Amino acid sequence: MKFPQIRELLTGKQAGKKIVLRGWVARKRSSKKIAFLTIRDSTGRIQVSIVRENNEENYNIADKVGYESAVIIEGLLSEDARAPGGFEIKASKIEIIGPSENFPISKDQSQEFLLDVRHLALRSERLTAMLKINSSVFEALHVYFREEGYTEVQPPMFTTAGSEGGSTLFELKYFDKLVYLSQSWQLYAENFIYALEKAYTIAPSFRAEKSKTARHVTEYWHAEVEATWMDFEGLLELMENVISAICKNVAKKNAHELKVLNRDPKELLKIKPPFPRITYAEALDLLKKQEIDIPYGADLGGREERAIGKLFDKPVIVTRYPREIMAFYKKVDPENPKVCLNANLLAPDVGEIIDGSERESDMQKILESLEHEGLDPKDYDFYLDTRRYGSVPHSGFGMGVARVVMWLCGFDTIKDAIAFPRTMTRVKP
RNA sequence: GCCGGCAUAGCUCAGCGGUAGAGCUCUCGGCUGUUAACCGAGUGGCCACAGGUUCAAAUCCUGUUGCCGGCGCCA
Repeated sequence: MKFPQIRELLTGKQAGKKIVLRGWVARKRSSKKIAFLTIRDSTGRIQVSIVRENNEENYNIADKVGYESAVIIEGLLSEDARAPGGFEIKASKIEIIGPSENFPISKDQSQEFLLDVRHLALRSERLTAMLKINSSVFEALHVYFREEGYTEVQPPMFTTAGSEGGSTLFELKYFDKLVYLSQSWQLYAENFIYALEKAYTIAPSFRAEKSKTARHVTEYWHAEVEATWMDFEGLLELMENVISAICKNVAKKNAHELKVLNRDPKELLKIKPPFPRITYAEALDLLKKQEIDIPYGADLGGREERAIGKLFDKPVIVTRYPREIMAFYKKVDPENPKVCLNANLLAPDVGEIIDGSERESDMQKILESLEHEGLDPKDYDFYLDTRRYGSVPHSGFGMGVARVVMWLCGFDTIKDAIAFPRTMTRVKP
């Protein structure tokens, strides 16, 4: 037997035909003569009506069925202007496959409660839409990188040194040693490219940051890319092209989901290169005009990033941050030793979603920077081999995928952009 | 780590010294094709925990725990 999905039914191509639908009860209303069920599946929602006088037995099933019960509905698919979506199933049979206990999620919900029952909240239209958009983002990344000749690799998650300094590493017992969970593939990336030239990974990163902001979680999926011979200009173009490819794919694959989230696919299709590019110094000037005074040398915070983002109708790339606040592997600008050849891509309302740079290829300068950050070069010995044996110019970046999803979905917190978000205070469900 | 806030029914909240409340969910009944319908009734509480003040504490005070928001840090 063929079971059509709801999105297919709502096209109306099978109107007038008898169909069999599998789904879950999302909503229910009844009066003396007629009962309505709203049935959902992974593709949408459709109304089912059942008239009592025709079918007392099945009317009673509909009248009593609990929210989120799994059901199989047989009936006639009919065009009906009174039904949301324009079509409804006039049911002849309702079979309960999996009855439902009193479903805890109802009309009034706090964010905290929804996170407590996140495993059930995933069934909502909103989070289902997010999961599908998220999948399209991953798809776009894989397709783009592979088409551009990048090889996908898998770095280890157990590590012995951090790439961003030690304070935000999760410590972990590893037999009789202490190790850390990976916070970036960086130290491995720069080794992979000597074999592959162009490499990428999409893997979890773990950060023990005690952050309680709308855009921080302790575990997130990190899309990272690294390539030999790529200069700074090439890096900026890569950022633009990746973001553009993601927007295009989501607009193409997720028209329904974007509509559920009140987002316009046409707006996404406008996100094409070139993006506005400004330097850190120019960013400070723009902020000053908005009466936000940041001393030179301070990193841009969430408030600053959002204020800059508002000035442009596309993501904006901010380049050349002060050297003091940059990680040791970032290349210093040969034309201005005070700044690095780095770039942050800021998305409207979200802030930083990509952090990248040309990498320092000179061994001596790397050692100086390590020392400056108080890191022990011995911990980075295998990494330093990248500079000992045939060092070449190279660049790369890391993207917080959940931040991209947050931006595309128009969410005001990253927690909604991840199926089971982990924060400082929440590790379940 | 710093600042601010919250904790009362399954959920969302009101009550702020004097008998524990409402709406929703759920159960039962009613009901013109309803759109998270509507009408009526019922079930449902160690008022986070531990001390203190008071004739009397959900309410005031102290501490503890849990959570939320903002900053910093970052993707």
